This record gives sequence, C-alpha cells and structure tokens, in this order.
Amino acid sequence: MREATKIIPVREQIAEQLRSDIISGELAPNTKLNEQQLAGRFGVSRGPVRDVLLQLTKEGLLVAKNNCGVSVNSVLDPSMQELMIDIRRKIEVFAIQGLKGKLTEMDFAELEDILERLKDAFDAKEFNEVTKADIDFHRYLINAAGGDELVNLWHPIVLRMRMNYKRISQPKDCVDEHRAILEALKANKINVAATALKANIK
Amino acid sequence: MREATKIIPVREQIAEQLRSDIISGELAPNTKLNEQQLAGRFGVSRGPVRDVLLQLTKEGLLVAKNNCGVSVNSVLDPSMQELMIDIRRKIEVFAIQGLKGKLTEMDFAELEDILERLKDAFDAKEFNEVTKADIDFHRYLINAAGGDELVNLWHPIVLRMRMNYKRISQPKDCVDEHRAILEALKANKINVAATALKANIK
DNA sequence: CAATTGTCGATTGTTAACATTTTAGATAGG
DNA sequence: CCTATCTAAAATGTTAACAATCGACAATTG
Repeated sequence: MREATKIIPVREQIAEQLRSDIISGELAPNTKLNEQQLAGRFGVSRGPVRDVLLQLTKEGLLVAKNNCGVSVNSVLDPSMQELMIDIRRKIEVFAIQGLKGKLTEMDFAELEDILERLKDAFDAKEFNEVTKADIDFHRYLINAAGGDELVNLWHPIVLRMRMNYKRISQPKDCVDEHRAILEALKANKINVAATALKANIK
Repeated sequence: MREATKIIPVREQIAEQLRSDIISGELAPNTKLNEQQLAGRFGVSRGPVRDVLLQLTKEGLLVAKNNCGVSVNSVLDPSMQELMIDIRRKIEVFAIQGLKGKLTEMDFAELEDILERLKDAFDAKEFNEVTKADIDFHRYLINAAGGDELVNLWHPIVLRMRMNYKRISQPKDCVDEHRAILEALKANKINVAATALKANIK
C-alpha cells in the first residue's frame, strides 16, 4: 500500500491562503473583505467563504461587525504584543516540558525536514514560506505535547503576533535558533531547549 | 427618541444557549451534535447552526471531524487545566493593571449591578446564572482594558476552564471574592485587586 | 470461511435563490 | 449652503434543495 495522500479540505485551503495574505501584508489592516469577490476568486460559493471568514475572525485576524461584513484587523499595540509574547512563551515551554523523553526518532526526522524547508525558503528569500515553516516547526512540538487542544489555544496567538512582523523580514539567525532548539531536544536537555525557545519567541 | 432596544443576533442566542448547555453539563462530553436536530430545536435552518458550531469549535467547547460532524469536547487533563489557570491569571492581571485610574463611576455602577445579579442568582441557587454573572464580571474588566481583542483571547480559556467545574457548584465565598476585587478597584489599589483576582481564579 | 466489494441510509458540504439590512447618493426643504 | 429624508444598489443573513462523503451491513468471490 502506498503512503496515504493528504487530502486538504476546501475550507482549509481557503483559510490558509487568506491567513497567508494577511500575515504577509498583502491584505492591509482595515481592508474590507467581500464575500462575493472571495467566492469568485476561489471558485466556490459564498457558503464556504463565510465559514472561513468566521474562523479567521475567531482567530483574531479579522474583525466582524453585524451586518457589515469583516475587515482585516489592525496590528497589536505594544503592550498587547508583550502580553502575547509572554503567553506564547508559557505555552511553548509547557509543551516541551511535557515532551521530555517523549520524542521519537520519527519526530526528530520530521522536525529536521521542517528545518530544511525553513533553510531552503530562507536561502531563496521566500519569506512567506519561511514564516510557514517557522510556524510548522513550533506547531509540531505543540501538537506532540498537547494535541489539537493545545494547538487551538496557541495558534491564534501566533497568528496575531505575526501580523506585527510585516515586512520586517526575519532576522538571519532564524534558522540557527531553531536548530539550537532541536539539538537541545535531541539531547533531552529541556532547560536548554526552553531557553533557546524563549530566545526565539520575540 | 426612545432608548435603543438591544438587538441580539440569532447566532449569538444560539451560541449562548449551547455554551450554557455544555458548561452546565446538560450536554455531556462526547455527545454528538446533529445539525438538523439543532436547527429544528431553534426554529432556524442549518446555516446559522453551522456557523455557531464552527464558532464553538474554535472556542474549544466542541471538536470537529471532517465529514463527521461535531461533538462535545472532553474535560481538560489536570496539567492543561493548570496552564489555563496560569494564562488566565496573566491576562486578567494585565487587564486591571492597564485599568489603573481608568474606571469611571459608571463602570463601578455596572460592576455593582453584575455583582447583585451574582448574589441574587447564588441565593436562588441558580448556578447557571451564577456562572454567567461571574463570567460577565470578569469580561467587563477585560473588555474595559483591552476591548474585543483581549476578550477574544480570554473568552475561550474561561469557557474551557468552566467545563471542568460541572456540578461542583461554586463555593459560597464566590460573591465575597468578587466584592473584594471591586472594592480594591474602587480604592484604586491595583496590587490588592490583583491578589484578590488571582485568588478568585482557580 | 474470510476478505473484499457493493449498496443503502444518514449526515455533512455546497450551492443558488430569497429576505433583510446597510450604505451612498440624490432630492427636496429649511 | 447645509441638513434631513427618501430611494436604489450592494452587501450580508437566511433558507431549502442538491451533491458528496462516511459508516454499516449484506452480497459476492476466492
């Protein structure tokens, strides 16, 4: 039997695309989104689009007003940004502490793959892909530790934080930081990993 | 001109009712929810129901599987519960720190109203209403400090925490704890308020 | 007899038309 | 000239019918 081919639901794809557009800054804050236009763009009807808009609103990327549609949320003010960083660090440290000794060779291989994607994207200066790989790396750990439950808590926070990083493309030591985390995890040095993690979240 | 009559959107009402059912334990974990049945119960079509189910899924009260509908989520395991408490304390302390000197007489009057609702509900042993008033009290502060943005971050956490409190009806000093918080806020003693708040979140 | 395949029922995903609300522009009046 | 009200267009909220998917059980085949 062949490896299962991943089926990605329509809504998921639309959501992914819109998130990407928002985080990359292509869709600027306060841009109003029209359901009909989006439906046309993705070649589906308004139903699935509505679903996605609802989801992204819950994630904090969009804001909705009754009977007035949705628009792209504005960036966080500095104090909120700080709070988000704080919370995100708490969640991620919690995750790797729960992961102590739990990661298998397969997990490490997976993380290496993501890291490679990160490096390639960085070398190719495809910052959209850098962001995706970055998030994937962290999400893998979060998911391993707490499953969907924890990912659900963590995801909106990351997305919201990323909205503030528009155009200030990632620093060049982004790859190194993630490698440091991975190496520490491989060596089962949780405290080192936690420190590296906190340094990476900013 | 007459006083504006508060219009509560259909979806909001449905969401509120379902949240209430879930938190009260009327809808037990792992209960599967059928869109058609819910639509019938609320006298609307499946559209709005779907919207609500999506929202509650994002809030963590429900879990969805592709093409298989949604069911009520199970309670948090203890370590996650602890993490949630931690994060919620961080958010709420952040909120009242940002509120220092910002609350007006009108705010205090509003909070007094909520406190009265809390007391009445408690005396009448209507624990569902107790929970609502309790949440309203905290939400009022969160909203005053950080608006929708902060409420959005905070709300799912509270809801998820409350799922663990089923049937262990609130302790009798619930009212006193909130009064203590309010009095400290009135006196503008933020540190005292923060301590009282942390004691109340558990 | 076991395992795979095919069919049926039920439920979700999607669509397109209809109803309601909001917004913007024009028009009339002060 | 400004303001207020009305009207029309566009956008969202809602509905009901249609299509696709999943689970279970029965039938077929080796």
